[in-house]
Amino acid sequence: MKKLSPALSTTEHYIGIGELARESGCKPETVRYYERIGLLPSAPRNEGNQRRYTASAIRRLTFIRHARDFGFSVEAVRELLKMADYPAMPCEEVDTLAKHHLAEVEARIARLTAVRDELQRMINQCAGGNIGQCHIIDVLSDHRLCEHPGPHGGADVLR
Amino acid sequence: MKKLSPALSTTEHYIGIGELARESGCKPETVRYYERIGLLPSAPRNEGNQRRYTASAIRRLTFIRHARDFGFSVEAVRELLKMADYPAMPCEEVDTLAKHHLAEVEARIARLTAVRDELQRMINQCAGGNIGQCHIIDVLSDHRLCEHPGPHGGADVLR
DNA sequence: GTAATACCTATAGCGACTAGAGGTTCAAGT
DNA sequence: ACTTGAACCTCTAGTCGCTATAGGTATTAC
Repeated sequence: MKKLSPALSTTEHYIGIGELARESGCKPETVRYYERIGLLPSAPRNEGNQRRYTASAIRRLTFIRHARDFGFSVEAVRELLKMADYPAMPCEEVDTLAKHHLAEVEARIARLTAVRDELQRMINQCAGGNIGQCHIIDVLSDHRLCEHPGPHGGADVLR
Repeated sequence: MKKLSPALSTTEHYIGIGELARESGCKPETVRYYERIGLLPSAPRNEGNQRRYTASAIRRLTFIRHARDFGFSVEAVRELLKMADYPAMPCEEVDTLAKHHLAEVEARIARLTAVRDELQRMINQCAGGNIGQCHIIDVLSDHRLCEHPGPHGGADVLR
């Protein structure tokens, strides 16, 4: 029988950080990072100072990963976690947060779509000669050759 | 008449970093940053150690900003600049680079669209009671409530 | 001459991790 | 009981593309 530090009960089933990571679809480094920034509570340790987790940690981390997968920022996830902890509160704020995020996603799709169209246009018009005649380089050199007048999406349209 | 250091000709028209930035749609800090990482050549200085630029710098910086606006990475822009410097070379590589970028933009649009649909679905199904009954929290808690089986787009779907 | 503005360098910070160094603990096999 | 190898620990630095300070110097307008 494994010896447990006083904080750990002998009846519950504990797993290590590796298994937690596997269960919830991320890496051990990320789990430690989430603990460091306070998204996850600091885990109890065994006698050898290793983190031990229960099913509730799996649930919390899965929630975090899923919300991140939806593109919610870490700060938004922090809010969502707080809200999820109070099931009796009205879900208005959750709704607002989700709608705000949806609007951001839609705006990004719009910008990316404009960029895509312009890219397609300039690729299609490249006849395939040398760089001096290349329409792609032309368009990049001169914004007036673009369909749309304003900036295309800001430099941060990707990444 | 302004005194010029030996490297600066007296016949050409020079501008400072602020005007260059304004002309090309970015900030002086960004210009210095581009010089530091080698996207822009190190500019000649006047007697007071301030950078002086000519029209060619405006063109180069405008190219950079425009390509960045299209979402090309700094490394891709570096390649594009190299290519633009050799107008006699075939434009095949330019084409490849642009097509590769287009594919990335399209992939990102696809991921964002999937995220958007799922967000809309979960927002529509929220009846507006308390958090305990909130469909948004439910979906985030349990991936099985999603239409699509895989991850939605990775955590980096935005930003 | 003076005051406001523009410029200089160097360094640190953002978000959300990821990777590495250098060490400790655990679990399995002999 | 011993050894090996995997998993774990902390701490620090790196990624990308800027942006923002701090603390100084130069230029320009009045």
